[in-house]
Amino acid sequence: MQIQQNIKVAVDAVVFGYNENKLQVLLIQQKFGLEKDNWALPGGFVKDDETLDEAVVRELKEETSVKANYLEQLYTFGKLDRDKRRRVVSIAYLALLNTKDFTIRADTDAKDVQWFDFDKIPALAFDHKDILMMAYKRLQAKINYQPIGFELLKNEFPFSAIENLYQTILNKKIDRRNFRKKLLSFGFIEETEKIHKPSSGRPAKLFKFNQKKYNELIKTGIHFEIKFA
Amino acid sequence: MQIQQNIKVAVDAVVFGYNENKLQVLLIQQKFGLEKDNWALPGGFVKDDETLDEAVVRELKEETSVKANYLEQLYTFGKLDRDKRRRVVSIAYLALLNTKDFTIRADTDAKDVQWFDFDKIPALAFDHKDILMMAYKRLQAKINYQPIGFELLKNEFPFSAIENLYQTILNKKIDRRNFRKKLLSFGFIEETEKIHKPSSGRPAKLFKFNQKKYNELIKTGIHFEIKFA
DNA sequence: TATTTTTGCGTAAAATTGACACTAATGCAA
DNA sequence: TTGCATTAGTGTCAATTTTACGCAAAAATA
Repeated sequence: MQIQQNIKVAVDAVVFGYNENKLQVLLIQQKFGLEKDNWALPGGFVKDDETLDEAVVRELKEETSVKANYLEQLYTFGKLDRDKRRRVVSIAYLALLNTKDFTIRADTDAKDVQWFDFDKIPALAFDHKDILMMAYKRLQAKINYQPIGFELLKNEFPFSAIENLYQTILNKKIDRRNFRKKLLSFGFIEETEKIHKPSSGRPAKLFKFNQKKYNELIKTGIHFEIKFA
Repeated sequence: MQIQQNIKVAVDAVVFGYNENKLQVLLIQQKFGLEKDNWALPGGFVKDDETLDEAVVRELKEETSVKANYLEQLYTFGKLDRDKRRRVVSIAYLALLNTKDFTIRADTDAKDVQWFDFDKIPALAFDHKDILMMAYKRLQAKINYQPIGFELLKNEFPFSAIENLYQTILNKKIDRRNFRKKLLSFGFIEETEKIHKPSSGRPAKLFKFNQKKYNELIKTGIHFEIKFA
């Protein structure tokens, strides 16, 4: 049986980074083609012999040379005129990584790659603004009940870093004492020996997220909810 | 630019119903073809000129003659060998409806259509079992913070109905008094004048979910969380 | 050594959750 | 008609969780 269908399948990724208390997004700029000069989410067509997950990982590597710390499927966009040249259904992903871990570089297709502060995103190609906003909402919702915020930080971090991260992403003030108490009470964040010297003020212990501990806790059916007034 | 890609795009729907205190799933059976005699989720290929949402609605109508009360995109499945005949990427949907609202009927393709109790699902074609389980988990998770359970009930229902529904879906006992207190406290469920006579026992007031009220409450930023010990 | 900056900690009031048992209304059978 | 079985409807108190809030400690710098 032959199926008449002329739809192409693509993947796109909203890659969030975090740098100097700013949430950032990784974008690429087409130097040629129909969408020349337009910034867009990294992504591309899925190959016949790769899964969707593999496709995003590949595209991210090829286009931006980064490797996500965390990657989850977000939503599939399928409006008819998303792409004016042809019908494209795109599976969008949400990716998190620590900005400092990578030197981004434009790939051979002469694309430009750049981090943008989330509050200074330029006009985007296609329906990528919609995708971005959905990813942001998912991120906001998800850090409240899953410890994915750590994927945006270095392996070891002062407590104030995770605290600022939550405030930045949720865009609201959080009581430092209550936040710390609650987060530590879960038991998946551990103190290290190391200390961090801030540019001024009292030195801080470094903490790290213990993934194994977290997995164990999850298995026991414990349910986290990191919400703050 | 010509893209070399040979991937077909399909949609599949996990349709949940609720009948006599049982969660049910709507399945179809291919009478012919490679998957002959196998039960499967309703679904099919997306047409070039319809969106994904439109495709599911159409397929549901064509294959099972039902119209979902609630429909949300679930996840997109893209493993290489999901379908042995060709590469198919399938966008799965979660649908809810009140079983009694419809007389299901097999369509012209001579498919058989049937409701199955969720705990008596037969072997399913393709990776449909995975899809089903993911839908179930989503449903379980979602009724805790969004009032989608009502989509499975008749417009007006005795309180015990919603109570049983939660117990069935979450698969645990819930304290009747606390449940009622909390759910009513949200303010989006209203009493009607009508009463319902159970086969035995004291008659019950009928309640209804007030969607408008809910929307208003949501706008004011109120956040519900219907979790129970 | 005084000032600034950031870290680190405890307590009490308020709100929410969880546990728990009896009365009310109806149908049916004795 | 009475009593039995069945389901609906309701309130209180203890325990837990959440929220609000302020001050001392460690370092750098002036």
